[in-house]
Amino acid sequence: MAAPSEPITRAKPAKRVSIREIARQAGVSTATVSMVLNDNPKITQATREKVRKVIDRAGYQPNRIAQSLSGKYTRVLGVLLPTLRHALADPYFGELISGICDRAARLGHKVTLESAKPDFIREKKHLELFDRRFVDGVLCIGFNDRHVFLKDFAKAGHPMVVVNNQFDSWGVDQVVCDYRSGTDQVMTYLQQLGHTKIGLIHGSPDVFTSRVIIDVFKHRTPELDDTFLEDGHFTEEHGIAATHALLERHPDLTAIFAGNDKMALGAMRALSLRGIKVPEQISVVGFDDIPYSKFVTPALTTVHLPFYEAGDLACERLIQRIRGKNDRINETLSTHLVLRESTGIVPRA
Amino acid sequence: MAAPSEPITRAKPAKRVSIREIARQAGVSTATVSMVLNDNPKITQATREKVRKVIDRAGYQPNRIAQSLSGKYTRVLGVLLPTLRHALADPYFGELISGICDRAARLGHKVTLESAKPDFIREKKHLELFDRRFVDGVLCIGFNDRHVFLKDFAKAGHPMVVVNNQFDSWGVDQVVCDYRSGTDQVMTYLQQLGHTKIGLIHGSPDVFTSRVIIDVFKHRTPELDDTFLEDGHFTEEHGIAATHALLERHPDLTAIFAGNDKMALGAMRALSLRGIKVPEQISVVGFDDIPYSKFVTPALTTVHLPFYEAGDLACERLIQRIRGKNDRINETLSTHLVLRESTGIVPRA
DNA sequence: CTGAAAGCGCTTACAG
DNA sequence: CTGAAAGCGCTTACAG
Repeated sequence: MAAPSEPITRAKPAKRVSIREIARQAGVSTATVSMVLNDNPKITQATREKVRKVIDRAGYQPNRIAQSLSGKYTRVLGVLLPTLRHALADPYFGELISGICDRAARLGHKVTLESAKPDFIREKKHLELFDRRFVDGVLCIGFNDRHVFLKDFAKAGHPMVVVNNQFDSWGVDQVVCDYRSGTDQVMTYLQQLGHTKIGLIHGSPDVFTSRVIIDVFKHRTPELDDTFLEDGHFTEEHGIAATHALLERHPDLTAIFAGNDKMALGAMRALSLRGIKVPEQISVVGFDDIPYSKFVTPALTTVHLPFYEAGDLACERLIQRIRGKNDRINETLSTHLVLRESTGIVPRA
Repeated sequence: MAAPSEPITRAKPAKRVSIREIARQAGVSTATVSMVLNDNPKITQATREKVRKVIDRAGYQPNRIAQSLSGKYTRVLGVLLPTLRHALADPYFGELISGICDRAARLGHKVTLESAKPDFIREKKHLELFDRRFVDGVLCIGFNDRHVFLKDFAKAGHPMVVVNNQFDSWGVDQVVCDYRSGTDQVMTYLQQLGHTKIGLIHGSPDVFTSRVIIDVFKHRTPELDDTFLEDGHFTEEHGIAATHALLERHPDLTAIFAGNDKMALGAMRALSLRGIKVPEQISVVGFDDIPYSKFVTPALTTVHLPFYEAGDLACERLIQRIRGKNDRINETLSTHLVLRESTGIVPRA
């Protein structure tokens, strides 16, 4: 009457073998084993093989806590986010973090997640990350100019790179997507379609990239005043509200450009509630190219940002910096427009 | 001619003070400092204060690498995910991980992210996590019955809890949302509205929770055969395809129930492409209550799953288990229906 | 209640 | 090219 599938018996974790035991079995010193482990070229091929054999047989794995204590590195990278909850629920951050983690894994590093809430900063936990040797370096995502604590890392000489945001005057290491070019492409496209009355729903101007979008937009539409702009705070909710506000002021709008896809989705929602057809009556353009943007009706025209690649590159550069490279990191990744269904030629009056 | 904003000068990281230095300054032994640090009750109030003062003045922070090497714990938890990229771009995982990270931080633990790709498993990296002392325990998210490697942790005696999936026959520790009750609520509601021709777009049946939904659905609609079911593989794309397939077979369908919101969103997209009105002609119900579901038009009726709470609870329980608690972890969190706009009374024929 | 000593498991000069 | 020894910065029995 055996149960159809045996529950697993929980064993006591086995005692791990140490480097000393390997040294003993191989008849060498622990120094030699250590050097074999670290591919130190001083070791002869012969002893290298002899020691490897013992290591493999014993299934020995070096304790990385001990390695970190003796050595210089923890081989752990921190990812700092403002609020974890919304950040992680967001495809934008998801791509960024995936890029970081994949690259880190390939370069033999672990990644730890940290949410930099106000009290985290107040208690200087961001510096504790280094002082207590939790990490060798950090990547910062989703912060803005008001987050002055970001300067602390450089001041203290700790490797840190900002991903997909800019703090040019701070002289901080950064990897960003080209928001300027992306915005330029959108404006060119909308103007080619004949649109002149265009509303902009931008993200919070605390964020440098939002300011870039606003800046380019204004340059490309000198005839439009600030009543054509509205803050959508990066969210669907505010995207909806912003759309209503814009349309109250300018019922003759023929296009809405949003600083991210979530706000664009909010705009489409608002337009649909108002019985306005997209793109027949109003065109909508987003920014980011999150997965959902393909699945809404009409599918959203937007700018593709290489978030995964940005995370990947930032991580690679950070590790180089940890290893002693000293040039300032300041990379820009190119972006491109993705045409879908939410945009069309301007309707005739 | 000073620059408007000085770029930061990158300092050399300062030399950290050690416990020995604190001991010297306080005129006690390192053992005493250590005991003060760990709130050991053996220490007198007087010496405790004396030592604390020196610690504060020096801004001393214990090196946690050294602490881990001497002590029993690393105070690091691993979060294991199948594929990072899609997982993190998904609100479902985002909530789960936020719940885990927040709780971990409150209990003084760090969280490291690990993507369990096929070669990760093949190279036994999941056990290396423990063998090399990267973590004290792991939380597993998004796996299914084919991921037999999950048994390895329990076999080796390593603390592991599965979050929001079930492996009942494996006897593994788990924290899950109540899919059974959620599905039951959906079926009751749809049947109250008069629907009898209901199509089910379920997630992959490898996943236990998908099987629960299928099981309840069949029990509640004994008159419907398997042609009313279609696999939507948890994605929007397949949700679209599944909807078309279902409607080809049953043009008289009046309701579609999807095993997650993404597939439900796909269904709405497909219906819209076919010119079918939701909910006037067909009602749509999702599962998960991801943020987007409120912002589509019509807003999606769905089942709310407490993902954040599941992550939080799983993390708390895992830490208890690490600390020596030995009871099997098997918790279920309740779910509830959220009525929005995508459902309505059955249309008369 | 506190101190001296050993030990955690590695790496890294330094001899030879 | 390899070994003996010191050291990384803590914690934990063990004396006293």
